[in-house]
Amino acid sequence: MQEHSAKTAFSVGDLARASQCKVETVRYYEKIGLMPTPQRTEGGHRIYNQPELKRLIFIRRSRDLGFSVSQVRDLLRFVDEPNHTCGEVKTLTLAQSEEVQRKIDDLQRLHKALLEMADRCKGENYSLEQCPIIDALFEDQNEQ
Amino acid sequence: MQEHSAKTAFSVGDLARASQCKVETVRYYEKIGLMPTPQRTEGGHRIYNQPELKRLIFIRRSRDLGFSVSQVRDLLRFVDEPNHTCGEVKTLTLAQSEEVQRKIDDLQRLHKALLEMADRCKGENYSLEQCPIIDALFEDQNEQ
DNA sequence: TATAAAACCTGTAGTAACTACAGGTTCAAG
DNA sequence: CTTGAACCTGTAGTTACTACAGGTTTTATA
Repeated sequence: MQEHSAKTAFSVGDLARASQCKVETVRYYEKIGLMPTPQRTEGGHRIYNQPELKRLIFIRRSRDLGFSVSQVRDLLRFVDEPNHTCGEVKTLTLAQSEEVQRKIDDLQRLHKALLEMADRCKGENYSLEQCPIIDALFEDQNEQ
Repeated sequence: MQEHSAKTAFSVGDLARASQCKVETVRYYEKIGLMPTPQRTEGGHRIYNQPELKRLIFIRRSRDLGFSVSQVRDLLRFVDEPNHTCGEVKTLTLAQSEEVQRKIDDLQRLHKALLEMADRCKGENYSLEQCPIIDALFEDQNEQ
């Protein structure tokens, strides 16, 4: 099968497993141009190598982090086009990082709100009439 | 609920304005059963009252907090059906907050990587194999 | 080596959660 | 009583997948 050295050829299924997504998703990314068109076996099956595996994992994690596909495309441009000038890369990277920071701030506010609400909850023995989460969400915006 | 002579009849546009969403979204929520089928004017326009306004605001806030429509459905079931406890709602909220925390952690790692990369950007070109962004997101995959 | 089953192929259609029309009707201000 | 904003239904588009259908290739096992 394979020798003792690290595996270097992967099927589309291998990539899907490693990146926790569906095989169809890998093909979809190829269709929309996030993943490169891979080599094929004689029979037409896709073959990938380590760089494509890394790339897919990067895409998946970026998506999980709330980047849209077009934002992932922008991030990948850093990788795909190394002929940017240094200042260009730096500017784009810093802009991206600001957006990331905004996201972190938003999520932290959200997290705080969720925990605060949960904390005010009395627990299993109390009826919904006294549930602060429901109350907080039902509160009229103008009465505050 | 309000003892003052508050407005009691609302149009779909009023609801949309009050809940910061589109008119189409209100109708959509009706179609998928999150909002009740409202009364109508002679001419067929939707009329709502205070409870429906509150319900819509509840739905929108829950969505903004990252609950999916089906999770909102669950929350509303707690409200619509008696015999549920505060603890059930708390459980749902805590699960939600954990997911948010996980996203925050990931974003902070990415943020660090982006800043690092910007910082190291002094003329080097990063190939796919040694890109710190790629690496930051590739690492820790199997470390739980 | 034969064969069964798993994995792959292309292509299309469905999903979630809206959002945007098109083409027509009703309501309310002046 | 007019006019234009707001409403109506219904369909189609959007994003980012996900699920088939119907067929071919690869691989594990007898």
